[in-house]
Amino acid sequence: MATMHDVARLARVSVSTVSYVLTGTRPISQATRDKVLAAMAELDYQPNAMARGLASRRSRILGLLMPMDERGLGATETAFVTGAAAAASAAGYHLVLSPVGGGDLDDLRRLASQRMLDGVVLMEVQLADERVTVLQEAGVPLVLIGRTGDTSTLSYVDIDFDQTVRDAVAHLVGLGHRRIVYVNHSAATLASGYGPALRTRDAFVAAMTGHGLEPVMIPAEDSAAGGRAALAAAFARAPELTAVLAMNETAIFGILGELTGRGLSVPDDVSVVSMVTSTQVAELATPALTAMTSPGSALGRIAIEALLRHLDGPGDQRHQQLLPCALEIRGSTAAPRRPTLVTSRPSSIDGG
Amino acid sequence: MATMHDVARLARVSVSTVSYVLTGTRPISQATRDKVLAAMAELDYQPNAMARGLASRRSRILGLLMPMDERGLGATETAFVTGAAAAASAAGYHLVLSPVGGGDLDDLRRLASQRMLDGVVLMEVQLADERVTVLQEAGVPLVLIGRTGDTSTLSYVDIDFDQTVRDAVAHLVGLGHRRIVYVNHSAATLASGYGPALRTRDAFVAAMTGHGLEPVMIPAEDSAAGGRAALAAAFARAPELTAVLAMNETAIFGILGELTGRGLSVPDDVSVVSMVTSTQVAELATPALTAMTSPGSALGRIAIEALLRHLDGPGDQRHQQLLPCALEIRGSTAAPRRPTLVTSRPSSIDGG
DNA sequence: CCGCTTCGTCGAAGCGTTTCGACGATCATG
DNA sequence: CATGATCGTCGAAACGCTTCGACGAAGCGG
Repeated sequence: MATMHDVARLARVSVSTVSYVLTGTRPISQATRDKVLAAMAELDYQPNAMARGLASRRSRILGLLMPMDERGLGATETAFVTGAAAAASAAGYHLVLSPVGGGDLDDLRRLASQRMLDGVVLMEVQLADERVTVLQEAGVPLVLIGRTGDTSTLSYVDIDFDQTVRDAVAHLVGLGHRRIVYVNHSAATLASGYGPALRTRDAFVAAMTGHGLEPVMIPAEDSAAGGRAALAAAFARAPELTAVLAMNETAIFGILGELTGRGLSVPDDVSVVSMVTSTQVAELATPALTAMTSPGSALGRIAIEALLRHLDGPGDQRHQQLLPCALEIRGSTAAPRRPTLVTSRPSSIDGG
Repeated sequence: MATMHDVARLARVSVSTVSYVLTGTRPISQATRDKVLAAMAELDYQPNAMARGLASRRSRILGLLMPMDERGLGATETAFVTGAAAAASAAGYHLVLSPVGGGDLDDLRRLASQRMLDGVVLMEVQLADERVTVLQEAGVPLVLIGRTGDTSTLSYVDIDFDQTVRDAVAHLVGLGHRRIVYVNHSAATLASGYGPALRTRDAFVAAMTGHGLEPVMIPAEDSAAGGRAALAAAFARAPELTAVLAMNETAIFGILGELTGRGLSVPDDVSVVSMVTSTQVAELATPALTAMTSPGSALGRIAIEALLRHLDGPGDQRHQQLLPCALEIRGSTAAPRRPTLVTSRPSSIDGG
């Protein structure tokens, strides 16, 4: 493995000159630069990442911290990761994914204090997230995907849940639906302060109320069985429902199964819209799902770009940005068979 | 950020003594050790990863190289990653996931030559995989998940496809099925030398032949539409089929949809077994799928442990191991409604 | 033609560890 | 009691790079 010394000797220049050629920190004449580059090529020189990191106090490694729980990465998260990796690579940085779970806060502290990461992007942020505190205390530049409760001081990129829900509801209302049920994540997830679940809940209430409609909401466990149970509960609460809006990507397959089981057809009897979903998953179902497609790879790219700006620029800038999901209409939504003409008279249904 | 010097000064010992306490390379008296540990605790000392890496020529970072294509990580891959991360963490190593695609071979070469990774685990290996060559040339210790065509010189962990297919077929045959169709990955995937597709194909032929049955095989694109098309093709080729064995986790939802669309019930009219699947995905379907569950997290753990042995021990050892998937019986398999009693008379169906 | 920048290059001092050789002190051995 | 081992510790030399100060050469205005 050739070192900078070898390159310098072969090119008959000093080590520092080789370094300047590599980093561009100081001007180097074209003639010298050519000699050095030729020597590098001849020796197949690759700078040693550790030495470079030690001397420059910059590892050129960015961390993407994602809790890897049982349910795996969906296509959405994957798009996010690839978008981030591409952006990092374009800037000459490596992106490493660290599967730090919720439990290993000490692990995280250690990782952060070891000066191995120039900065991190934190995924799946909770409204109150200790990981954020740990990283801030360690002085690691930080960009969030998602938001904590208090967003004032941090940089983040997130999905514009408010806009997304509004668009989804508008699509259904535009088709003539009036009795729309929102299937969210589980009650436990809501209670744990999972931002997307809470924000979509509020957005759904706002959107429905804005149309003069009653917001009916049902929580569902993250499983097909949970989806089936949720649909049963939905019919119990709102027997006349004609449309389901589902946030829970896992439960949605149970919802579809249960609809079929009840002899109801999608979209003729009930329309279904899937929220924050990838194209791939939407097309797995039969019929393919009308869905709000999440801007996965754009989110990843933007997060990394913001992080890089943190590293270079002066400290105090923040980047806060929301991106909506795009409505992609497929086969699971249509006008209701018997449009409810009642628009504003509240029924016995109560919001939940 | 406290350094080793600070710790040494506070504990009134030399830096090297601090280092020996940390690494255990040389014996240190209990009294000195206590002084040093106290000083570390007081200063909240964390060793600098870069400096340590430079001096010891060991980064204590292992790479998990996974091509991240459009279709995302399934629960299987995720289990794999978490198993690997846990094993690495237990040994005091960091595990970084590098989403190196197929295209960026130069990227890989750079990554390997930068001496940032002590060793790597390579996922999604093709029968002929250039990445293996690149890594070997760079002299990076290597363990594969999956196998190349020539396995003689490498360490690997892989699923025992032969055993898995045999078990799946035995389950169906035991229920009384005779006309079993195998839905594999796409023809293009087969042609590209994707090991699991090729190995399961051969194993299916062997298993069916062993039972005196005709092996019927259909390729399917990795999509729900691909699954539907494959099922149509299967019925065209084998009208009397009573069971489907599917390797293609994405296509299987299309298969189920198409069966329902044809008015056939699962498992009464047709039994379905999903190969190399996670419990989570198997339970998404209605009815829940009888599946061969992949030993994801065990694979990850074993791969990392083998890699660590490579790093410590003398170079020449190999670790080659196959793990079968476990049969988990759920609602998608049952005895055929009209068991075919013909056992060995070849029909017009041709394998392939 | 002189002093002043600016340009291009060099040497050397780090960066924070590990690791090697050395060296008292302690201890069993003959 | 002299003689090696063994144990515990130290100082210093790497590890391969970046970066700072310095300095000769070249270019410029006056």
